[in-house]
Amino acid sequence: MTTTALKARKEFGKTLASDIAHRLRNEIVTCQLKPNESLKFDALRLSFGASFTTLREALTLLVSEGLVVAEEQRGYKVAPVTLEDLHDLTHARILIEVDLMRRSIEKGDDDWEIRVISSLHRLARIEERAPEDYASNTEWKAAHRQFHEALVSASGSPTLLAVRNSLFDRAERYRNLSAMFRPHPRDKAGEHRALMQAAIGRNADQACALIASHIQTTSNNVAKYASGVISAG
Amino acid sequence: MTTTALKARKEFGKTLASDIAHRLRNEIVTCQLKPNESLKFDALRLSFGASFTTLREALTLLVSEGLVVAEEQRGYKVAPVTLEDLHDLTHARILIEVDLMRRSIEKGDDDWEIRVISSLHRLARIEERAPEDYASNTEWKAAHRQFHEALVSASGSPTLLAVRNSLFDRAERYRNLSAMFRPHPRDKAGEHRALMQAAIGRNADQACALIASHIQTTSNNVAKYASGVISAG
DNA sequence: ATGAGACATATTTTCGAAAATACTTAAAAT
DNA sequence: ATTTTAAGTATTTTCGAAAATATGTCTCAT
Repeated sequence: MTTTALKARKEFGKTLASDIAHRLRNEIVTCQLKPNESLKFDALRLSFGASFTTLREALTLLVSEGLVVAEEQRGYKVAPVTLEDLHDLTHARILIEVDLMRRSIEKGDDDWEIRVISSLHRLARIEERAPEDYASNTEWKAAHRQFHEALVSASGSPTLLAVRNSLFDRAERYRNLSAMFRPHPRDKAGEHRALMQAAIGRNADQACALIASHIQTTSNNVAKYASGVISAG
Repeated sequence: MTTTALKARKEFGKTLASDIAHRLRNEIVTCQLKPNESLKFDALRLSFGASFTTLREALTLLVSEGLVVAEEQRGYKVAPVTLEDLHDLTHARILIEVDLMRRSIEKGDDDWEIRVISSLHRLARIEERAPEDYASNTEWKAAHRQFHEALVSASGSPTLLAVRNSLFDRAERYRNLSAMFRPHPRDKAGEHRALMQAAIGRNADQACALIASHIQTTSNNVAKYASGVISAG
């Protein structure tokens, strides 16, 4: 089907609504849509080429993920970015990620080990190719996400995994914000390798300590470098 | 505004969609809408008196809460009920509730203590009035929910609290299922009082152990009494 | 000058029909 | 007899207009 340029086209999900949600999520996370920016239907309709109804469904979904807030009868806006929210988010992420990590290490099979190793390998390759400023690289971000996802992928806990993924998205927005103001990128390569080795070596305690500290450190850096653009709680 | 009987009317939320979501959630949790039952738009439109679009928004919301599953292009159905899901849910609930409980005890102020004590008092009164079979009592369920909500209400963690509430709803469906097949109701009154005393006494370790065991025991009972109606994982 | 009330405007929320997609039944060919 | 194809039916998904609600502006009385 050869649709016109104006008409919306599905790329990712199967339904248009889920596709719009995906694109909106990306624009919010990368801060193309700024925190607190109000999401007017007319404007969105223009840039996404979908109808009121379809946009509404996508927005409803993003509200439940915490990336959009709805003031009933007064429309939607991009969720604010605050120090309070960052702390809340960081705490929740550490609690859940540590639990998933421990159980993934307990239950992980050969396939899990392969997923962890290969995703780290890909990440390292991208870092080699673009040693400078890889944190703003879209390819690196996808690989980074996949590595962390691989680590917890054997936990066998769909509920917590779904929550984890949602929180990861919310955190990515803060990471991007931090990257915009950080003088030079932090070197996470060492941390990632240590994480992989502890996981594959089935050293659960160490892996959990590492992931907790990894998340906490990232959060601290965000607070440090992006505090200027984060509105007060 | 005096609308006709056929027309949908707002009762709870401000928008019709959130109201429909609320009513649908209730029907699913109480098993008036049975697990795996497919949710056809025409039928729903008839019983709720809302349009396709509004129902769709409500369903999208419930999908993100795990009470409804969407098979894209093939419609929505009530989320299945399985032993696997129950275990997954129980694990997640214990992890999160214990964390919230500990921090609530740390941070709780006078108002928090009052909320805990008064909500337990109300719960006890309802149990006195209707000693038999109170678990199927709507009033008791609301009070029960409020007591548990009060316990963790001082944690100061909006993210985890939102997840907790969603998981509580999912668990309520299993509790109701269990109550339908249980020979005689379990006496939770003692557990609830002990929980209150540990919390108010700022005995965090004991309160956490109690809440974990409370959730786990309930889950075990569900598995015991409702296993007949729970489809295999 | 200031505040209240009413009109006008902007925006969201809801609706039911039209388009798109999947499922079912039946007929035909191998 | 079994599989394939095709047409028809059922259901979901998308659309843009109409209704409902909030916001902003202007007038008028105090």
